[in-house]
Amino acid sequence: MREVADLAQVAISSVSRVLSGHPDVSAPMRARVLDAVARLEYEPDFLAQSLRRGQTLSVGFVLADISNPLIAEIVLGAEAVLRAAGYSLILMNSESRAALDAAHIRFFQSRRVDGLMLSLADEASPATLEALGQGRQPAVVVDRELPAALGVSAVVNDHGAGMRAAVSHLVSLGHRRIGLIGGPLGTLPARERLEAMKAVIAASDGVEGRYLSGPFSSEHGREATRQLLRGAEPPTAIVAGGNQLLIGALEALQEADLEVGRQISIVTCDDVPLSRLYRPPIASISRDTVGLGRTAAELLLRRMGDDPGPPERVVLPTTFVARASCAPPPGAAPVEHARTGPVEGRR
Amino acid sequence: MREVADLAQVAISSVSRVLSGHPDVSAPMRARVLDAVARLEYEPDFLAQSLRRGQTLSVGFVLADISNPLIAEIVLGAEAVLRAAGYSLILMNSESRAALDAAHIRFFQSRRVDGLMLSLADEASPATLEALGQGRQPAVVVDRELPAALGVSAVVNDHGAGMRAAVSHLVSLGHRRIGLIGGPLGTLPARERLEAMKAVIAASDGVEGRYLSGPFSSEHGREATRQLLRGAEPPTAIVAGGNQLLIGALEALQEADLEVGRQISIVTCDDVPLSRLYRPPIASISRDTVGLGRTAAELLLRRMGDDPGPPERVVLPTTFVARASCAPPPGAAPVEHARTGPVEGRR
DNA sequence: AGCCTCCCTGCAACCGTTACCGGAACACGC
DNA sequence: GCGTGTTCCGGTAACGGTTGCAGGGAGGCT
Repeated sequence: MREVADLAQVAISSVSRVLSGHPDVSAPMRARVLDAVARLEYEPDFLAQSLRRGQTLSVGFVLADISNPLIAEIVLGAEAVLRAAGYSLILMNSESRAALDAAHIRFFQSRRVDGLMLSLADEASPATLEALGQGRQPAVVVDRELPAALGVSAVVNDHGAGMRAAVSHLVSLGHRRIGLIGGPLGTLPARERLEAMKAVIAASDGVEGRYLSGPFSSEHGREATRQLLRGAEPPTAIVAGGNQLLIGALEALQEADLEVGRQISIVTCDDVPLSRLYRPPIASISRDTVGLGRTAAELLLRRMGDDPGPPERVVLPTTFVARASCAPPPGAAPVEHARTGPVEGRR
Repeated sequence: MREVADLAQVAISSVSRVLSGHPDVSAPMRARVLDAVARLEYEPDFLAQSLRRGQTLSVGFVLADISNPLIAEIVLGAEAVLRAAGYSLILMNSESRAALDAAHIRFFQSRRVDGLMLSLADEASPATLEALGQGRQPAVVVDRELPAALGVSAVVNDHGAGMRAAVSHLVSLGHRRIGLIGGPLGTLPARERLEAMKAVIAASDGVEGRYLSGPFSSEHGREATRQLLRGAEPPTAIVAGGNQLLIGALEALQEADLEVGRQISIVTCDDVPLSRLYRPPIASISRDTVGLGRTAAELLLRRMGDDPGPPERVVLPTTFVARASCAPPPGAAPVEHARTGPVEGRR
């Protein structure tokens, strides 16, 4: 910067004023400075700027699992909104490990990001909660729930609604034994889905539910499916509570040589290419993930602004899309009224 | 920090010495300082440390497309190696837009990351090349190729080998018209695959190739497939050069009601859950993506160390996995010797 | 012509740390 | 008693910028 000032024959402070758009700058000086900047290919050091200004114009996003295609869409939505507001989005992956959640949060805090977006591996981890409690930055959780005392905004989906529709659909097709392969109970979606399924089943006479919670991994999906199939009276329909779980479940079903949509019905949470393209296509509880990311970014922007309002909580809808992976159980009489709408992919 | 010094009755510089493990520190002073630190819950400001030390202990990774599951595995491998060496990995997504590549590189540079990992959208973008030329940080490209003058290390896969094996397999099955839905020619894998396929086809009598390059998007996959199918003599086998392209290709095939593995054969580059789980399973040219990320991180570490050697270039293998999506074309006599190994998923 | 006002400029302090230099205190050998 | 190391600590100057404030020149008004 001093070199620029020397070349342009002005004071260092004038260079700063030109570059940061200060009003008290004459046109000829601006021209001289900009010329020198261009000539020396000078670029200001963001680190030093941030240190001085106490602002980094960046937002940190802690992702539980970067390999989840849904997260990618959330990031896309958030990034678009933040970029439009002049912020950069920085990602860190915690591999579904709560310890890394906390470490990454601390990392971002000491790097002075202006805001945090969180898709946590575990909502109840003490290390995570403490890190959040210490930080001064506004934060927003995506599809998670934190104690209100932390003052964190939240965007969540109404997973209960989608799950109720899905299970009702299965029940009305005639299924009497339904299995749920759920995610970790330290995450809101897994809890809501479990509760919603239990509620529908409790309200349906003669229907029995089997619940296996575990990590959002294909291994858990595979093992849980094997376990469900191993019993004397295996379920005739399975709900996979996430797309990694679906992968494992399909592996186990193929291994057991069960024909989806005939011998066994399956529903997945979160629509991905695999569920749409599978033969038969897999019914799913879907949601607008890009919108989820967008909304999260908007909530965060509102809290990072000059006049930060109170933390907000926004609930976005989920919808159940019936597809040919759901059919009446083997041996059941066809139940025509079960179709609540057009069913994709049936031949 | 001054508060800590005041409380502990020592000089600020002594606090710094205690916290950064400097040897010139007596036991009683260390104790007093650490006590004060704990009492005030003081945490050093990484920003200021970085500014002063000229080192951030972080590595920036510019991703062309975060929604690609392969990238997720590359990140996983790289992150593990870097974390073990004390570095943090920061991600930025460029949505396959070259302009964002360059912007993100500049962002990381001004944030003074100690190293850069790049999975670029376009190798030839002038803005990107210029940004890289200006920066002083060591960099490594993943599965891309840059002018040697930039002094950037590289890890690449031998895409040609996998493609040659795949096309040879198709030819020996009896296919005489083969289509390639390729990625952007501004990326090394797309170029190598295209060249390898052309080479095999040129060496095979009576075999004709059709090549459609475009972005790594499902839209291009779908449109290109439709275009291939529209002709008077459509190809009997299609190679999709990437997993987003595969998604689009499958959509188009389903739309055209073509049965994969009977009416049309298909091969994909880059094995993903969809290709393994699809019915029939889809033959693929696969590679060790976690190892790719790991190797990239190791190359970068070597260049970030105290004694940085010259830029290196490492080539990792690819393998072709035949699966039931590849079969002799309709009407061809079965060619038994075509099977080069066990074929997965054939019923 | 004198005075006020308006702009622009440059000095210096500051953001939170660390590196370097010098000095105090003490031990040791002669 | 004195020179010579050691060990440990304090002060100060950076790192690369931003910004409040005072000062000075030019122009407008009476």
